[in-house]
Amino acid sequence: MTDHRPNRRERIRRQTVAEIKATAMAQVREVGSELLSLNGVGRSMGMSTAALYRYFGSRDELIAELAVDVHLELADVLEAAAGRVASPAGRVRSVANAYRDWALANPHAYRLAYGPAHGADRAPVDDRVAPAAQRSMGVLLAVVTEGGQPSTEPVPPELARQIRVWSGGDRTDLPVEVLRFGLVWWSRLHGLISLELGAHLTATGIDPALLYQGEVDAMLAGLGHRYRATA
Amino acid sequence: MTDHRPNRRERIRRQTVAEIKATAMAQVREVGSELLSLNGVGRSMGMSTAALYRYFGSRDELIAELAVDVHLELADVLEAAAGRVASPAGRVRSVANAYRDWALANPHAYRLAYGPAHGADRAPVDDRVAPAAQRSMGVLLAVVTEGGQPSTEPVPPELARQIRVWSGGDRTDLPVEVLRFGLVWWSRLHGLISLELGAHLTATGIDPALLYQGEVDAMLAGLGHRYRATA
DNA sequence: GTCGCTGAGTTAATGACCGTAACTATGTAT
DNA sequence: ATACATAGTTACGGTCATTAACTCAGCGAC
Repeated sequence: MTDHRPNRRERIRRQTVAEIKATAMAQVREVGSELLSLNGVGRSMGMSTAALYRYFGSRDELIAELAVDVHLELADVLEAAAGRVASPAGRVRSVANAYRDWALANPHAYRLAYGPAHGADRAPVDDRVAPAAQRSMGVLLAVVTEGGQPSTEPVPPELARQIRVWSGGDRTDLPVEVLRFGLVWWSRLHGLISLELGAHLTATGIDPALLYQGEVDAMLAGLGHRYRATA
Repeated sequence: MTDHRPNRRERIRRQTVAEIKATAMAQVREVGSELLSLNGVGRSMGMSTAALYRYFGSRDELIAELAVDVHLELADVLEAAAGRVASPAGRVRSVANAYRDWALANPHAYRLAYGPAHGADRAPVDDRVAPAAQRSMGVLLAVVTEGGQPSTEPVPPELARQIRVWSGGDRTDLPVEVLRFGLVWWSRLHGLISLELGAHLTATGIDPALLYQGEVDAMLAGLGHRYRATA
């Protein structure tokens, strides 16, 4: 009766890995990655702590894998937000709001993704995290770059060169001004969200949502006529 | 021979507190606050771990006090940077560069100050940290607001009200546009620094310093003629 | 000066954590 | 049926924060 396809072991293994990651992710969502406890994960799924080491080399390694998943999840959310709106300006707003909403709804996950780089040696980590991060950032860039000619300051030559190298190949059609605009846009959104999540604005009594809206408005104002017309 | 002024005990106590904070701060600068070990502090100064509890209620409480010191130190650095330059635009540049330079030289200290709010119950913490944080942010605001009339978008009424409440009393002379400009300026600088410290820009190969300079330039361009003239 | 208090320090113990080692049992291939 | 890899266990060593019980020095009051 038992399934004797040669990959039965592996099927169960994948399932176990998924369960570990799911319960670990649940703990991260509750208390944050730095308070994630392997003992807690094992206890929560009726498994000894030591057994987890059959599936992950260390606590940091597990956290790194969770970081990858978080980036991919965020990318999906942003893509969905982009798909819900037709006009370019509306898409920018939609993605920007989805970005902040998701961060507020999943603060610990956001910190896992964009907080300080985890783990002692991040060499093998970055190889997997960086592409995932690139994907979520790509959505932000896409909605900004899809039709705008930003009226921005000239890009200094060295920075222009680096941007061209970074976007090498697939985005050579876009001017460096647009790409830089997308980058700093992302950075500005992140700046406000980071302060809000760190509760560094609560003492001021100012609603971060209003500051955030202002930043989005400023970015749209800095973009070309296609955005201005449909804003 | 021993000094028998009635506060001898207290003198020694202050000295011990200072030594504990100094060694703890040194550890934080090395490994970050989340890896700060009370055992390590005690060991490093030839003291049992338990004795530290005569001076600090808990590890989190000690970290909170360090956070206060960090904010004050940063404020001093920024004030010194502001004092070194005469022109308004030069002051803005000087403070902005000092901000990033200090963050890069003391990444763990910066994270302690502007990272996620520490400690479980931060009620007694914020009472001491918030004013210190206000001071360092005040320097940033001062150099921006000292003479600029930013050509910015109109401030929505609710945000204007909150800003007025926040700056209540001492800054009523400044228009809300200027204050918001200072706030978002700080947020933008923090956004880039946070990403740089988190190593989230290394994968792109782009020099964060160039992006940072661009943001400073953009802010100066958005300020009034007094800055433009002397830029 | 002695009594009693406070405060600084100690050691010991509790309970949590990560990670490793030794071992058992189960599944799989030959 | 035998040999091997895999998944799991318990037991252990080490670190950590925190509390409790205890000792000793400093210091004011009598």
